Amino acid sequence: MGNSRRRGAELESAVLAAVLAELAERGYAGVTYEGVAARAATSKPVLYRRWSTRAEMVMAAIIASTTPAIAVPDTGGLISDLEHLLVAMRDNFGPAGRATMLGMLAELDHDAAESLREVIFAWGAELVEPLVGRARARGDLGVGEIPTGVLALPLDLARHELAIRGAMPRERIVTIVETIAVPLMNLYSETETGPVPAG
Amino acid sequence: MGNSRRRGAELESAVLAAVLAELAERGYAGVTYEGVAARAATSKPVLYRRWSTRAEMVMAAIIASTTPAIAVPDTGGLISDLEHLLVAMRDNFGPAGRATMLGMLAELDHDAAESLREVIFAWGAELVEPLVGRARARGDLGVGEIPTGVLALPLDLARHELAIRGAMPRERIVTIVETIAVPLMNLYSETETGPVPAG
DNA sequence: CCGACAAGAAACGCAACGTATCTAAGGAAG
DNA sequence: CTTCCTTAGATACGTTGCGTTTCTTGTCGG
Repeated sequence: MGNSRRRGAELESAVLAAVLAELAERGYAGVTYEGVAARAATSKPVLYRRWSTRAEMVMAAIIASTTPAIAVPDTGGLISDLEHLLVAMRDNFGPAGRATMLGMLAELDHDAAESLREVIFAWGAELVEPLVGRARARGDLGVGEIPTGVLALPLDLARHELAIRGAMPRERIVTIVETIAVPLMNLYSETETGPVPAG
Repeated sequence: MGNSRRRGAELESAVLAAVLAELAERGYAGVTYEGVAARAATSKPVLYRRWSTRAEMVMAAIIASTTPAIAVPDTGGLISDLEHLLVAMRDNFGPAGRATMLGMLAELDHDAAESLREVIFAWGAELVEPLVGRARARGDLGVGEIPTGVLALPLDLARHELAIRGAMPRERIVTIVETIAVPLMNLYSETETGPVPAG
């Protein structure tokens, strides 16, 4: 009959596309082996041969579709650069992405979640460094070393807001950047030794 | 037959106890209407009459069992006080609690998750304020006003670590407290007007 | 052209879902 | 004490998805 049987990579990418479509249409909770098999016009054993859990299957689809990280345009100031970065993060992380991420974190155990975490933390300190470099070139920041934990701070807090609070309004972005992150960066970049905390 | 039929509050608290037991024994993903009904020696309609989704049922159990917030002992310094607070938070939030929280955040929509968020954010700025007050009394901190966002910072970051990264080792606690939170608190408490950020 | 491998179809028992129907317990009211 | 009314609790239903097994058949490599 009018068959052409797909194999290997061709089949697999068709399946992963079906996973993404199911994800978009039904949400993470609505992704099932049966639904994916039907949409990809294949059968459940084909899926089970590759991924033994739903979370693994979805993760493969997400990893296959991950877009390379974004370059934030130079807006002329560290504060506005950082705010642009957080807005971009928020817009890349719609409600669907949020539920998917939370669902997978809940289902996967700590070790299995490692590659998911790699995707999540692709928005990390590395994205902030170029902005800080530009600010230094402008003379807006000193030359003192800024700890990684401080560089990662804005995106850590953004992740917290998006995942747990479920939203990140503009005013919260302003607080993160202007009240928390930038003052701390100033503090470290202006000293050689770093601040000596009370205690 | 040897019956004594429970009703109202008596029945309901027996059911919620069964939910907590199932939660402890099987984890959030393993909580089912059928399992809870069996353990509570009642029937599914009794459960469905009260809660139309699993997440609502579990939330009712969690809220009913929520313990009042903890008082951190005075350890003699702001840094060690804060580190004690974060350790207490971590220990109150075992792997089971983490999976439950994530699962429910994933299943409930934004509005329905509101009361869950109330539980989660019971560990908030209010727990940090007394520690700051003690530090001020000691003279370790100035009198400048510290923004709420800064007071909430250590617990926001702890939540991020526990929920998303899945662990919060001692060194990370030290970084949060000594590199991030306390320097910022010092900064604000030492000035009248607050820092003027670059940019 | 052949043999091996994997795709795909079909069916399985199982568990839990969510609902419907019925019986009977046990308060409240007279 | 009797009646009424709510609701607990039992039971059974069809449905969906799980995860697996069995079998057939297309297709690639040699």
